[in-house]
Amino acid sequence: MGGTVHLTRLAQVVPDVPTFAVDDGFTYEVPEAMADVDVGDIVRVPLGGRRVRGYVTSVTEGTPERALRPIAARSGKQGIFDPALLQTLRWAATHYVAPLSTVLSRCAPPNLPRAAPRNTPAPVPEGRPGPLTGWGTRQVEQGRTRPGYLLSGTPLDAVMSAITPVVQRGKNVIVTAPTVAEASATAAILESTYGTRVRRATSDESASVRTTAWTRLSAPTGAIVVGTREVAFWGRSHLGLAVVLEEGRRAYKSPQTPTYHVRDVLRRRASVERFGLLMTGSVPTTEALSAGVEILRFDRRIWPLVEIVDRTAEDFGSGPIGQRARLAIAAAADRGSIFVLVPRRGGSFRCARCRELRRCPTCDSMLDRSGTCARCDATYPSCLSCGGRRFEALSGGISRTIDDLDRVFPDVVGVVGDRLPITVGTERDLVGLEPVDLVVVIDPDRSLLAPNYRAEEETLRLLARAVLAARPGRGRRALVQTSVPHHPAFAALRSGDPVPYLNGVIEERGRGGFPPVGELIAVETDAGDATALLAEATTDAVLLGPAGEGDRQRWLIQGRDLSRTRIRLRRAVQQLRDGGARVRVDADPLDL
DNA sequence: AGCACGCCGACT
DNA sequence: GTCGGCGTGCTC
Repeated sequence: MGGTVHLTRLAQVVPDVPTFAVDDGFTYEVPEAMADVDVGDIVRVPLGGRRVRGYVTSVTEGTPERALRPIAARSGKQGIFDPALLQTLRWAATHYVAPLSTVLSRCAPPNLPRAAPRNTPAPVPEGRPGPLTGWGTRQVEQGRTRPGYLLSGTPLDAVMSAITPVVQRGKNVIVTAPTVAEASATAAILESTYGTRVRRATSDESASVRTTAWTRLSAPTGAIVVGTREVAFWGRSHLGLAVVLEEGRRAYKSPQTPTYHVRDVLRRRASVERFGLLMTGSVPTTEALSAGVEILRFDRRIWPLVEIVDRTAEDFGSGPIGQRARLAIAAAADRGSIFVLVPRRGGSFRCARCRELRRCPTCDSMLDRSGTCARCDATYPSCLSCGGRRFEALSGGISRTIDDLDRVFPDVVGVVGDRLPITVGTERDLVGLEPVDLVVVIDPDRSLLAPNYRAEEETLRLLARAVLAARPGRGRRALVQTSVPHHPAFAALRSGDPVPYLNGVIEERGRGGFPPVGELIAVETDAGDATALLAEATTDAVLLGPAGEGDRQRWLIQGRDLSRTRIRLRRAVQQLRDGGARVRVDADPLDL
């Protein structure tokens, strides 16, 4: 004030260029006319002779030691993150080994943010209390406890009972679904209860509609935004609840940098920003379970009864559809609809002479048609038990299965969408499938015994989804054929409760040092030789690889705690990229 | 010596 | 991401 010391407003700005080199941002002077610039604002700043978008990460007052360039302009009517959200964004940049700017840009709506809404929508109808009314009230009144996990097949009624107390108190809600189709279907159901409070943010909506949805979240108006994984970074400051529908689905992991997982971003945010987190699903991921969740369940069984058919007890040569399944289909075919689930990536084989399954003697994985093990890279052309050289496929693809069924049930078999009584499809056909009277799973064994550390839990999840595709009520049925009926996953499937089984899986993972007990990072690059650089970055961890995939090479970093490695990896990755290489870092990869 | 090209790293 | 500086190497 005295006139001798001149304080200037200074803003730290991270330019929106996707490189680690600008992670710390640069200091710019805030012009007098822009005195209200704040953390989270989108600005335009001079950088290297041009103007680029930038994000304000802090604002201070001080006396700069040298002349600073001024911020050129402010963009949009409000900021896109606040200090609490920024804390999670910095965590994500480190955890996913991504430039901070690419993480910050996830918070922005597709168009520039508009001014926050001032009007509050019509009051929420009271509605009758549901199973999660108390839970939801606790989240919004006491500010969050542990994340809740609603163990259930089709849980929207219960989810709404958690949403209602939150929006009644003016707090906002984000609801994420794995796919656009499921988000749209969810939005339609929510709209029938909550009307215009519900906003769609899926990619099939225009940028303007999505920006409106984003803007709705920027004031405490009790808005509900439904979308896919990109909304995980939305809604700074006024969230009361985030909902992750079907938490176990792989679509929640971003394939691009940052390779974030919706569950992990929201878990972190919920704890820092103090809002409720509700996940749903019939088979939780081991990651969610081991992170500590409050299990919310209202039925002893999560999915209906399943008949497990032991294929080894059925006659040889019966083809992909065994006698038991054929009888069940025949019984259901004249009065109802049937869905037959075939493996997406190949089925299992058995010896035509002794009926022994073709499995790798080293790792127990299923061998492919030619007898090759995908993990061990070894080939066993003849049966390991009797030396036989003829083998029977226990499943075929969609067309082969349709042909097989058509011989027994002429003119009623087709693919999903054919409006025929019997339809055949893979995992991808389960999204949006009309409920059916009978579900038959042909051959889940190769998937169950696949050489991937997540194979068991993902197969159980898929089986549960398939079983839940059967229409509720009388006659609701599911039948699963398997050659390994004593596998514990089938005991879990029979019991209708995945939790004790999954706790066993978590213990098993710990013995191998795999997630969720240990941590994994995959690095893919076309650089000539990255081994030395990666080895230098890998501390307190094991570097495995490289495994060649064409001109790409892939490394795996495995360790109990990779936090130090993540920080060192940033420099290594930057060096590789500076050298002209393409580098993809996948933190917590789902596939090895 | 003078000019073209490509790589590297700085950018407030 | 983009630009410019600098080093290499080619040509006059």
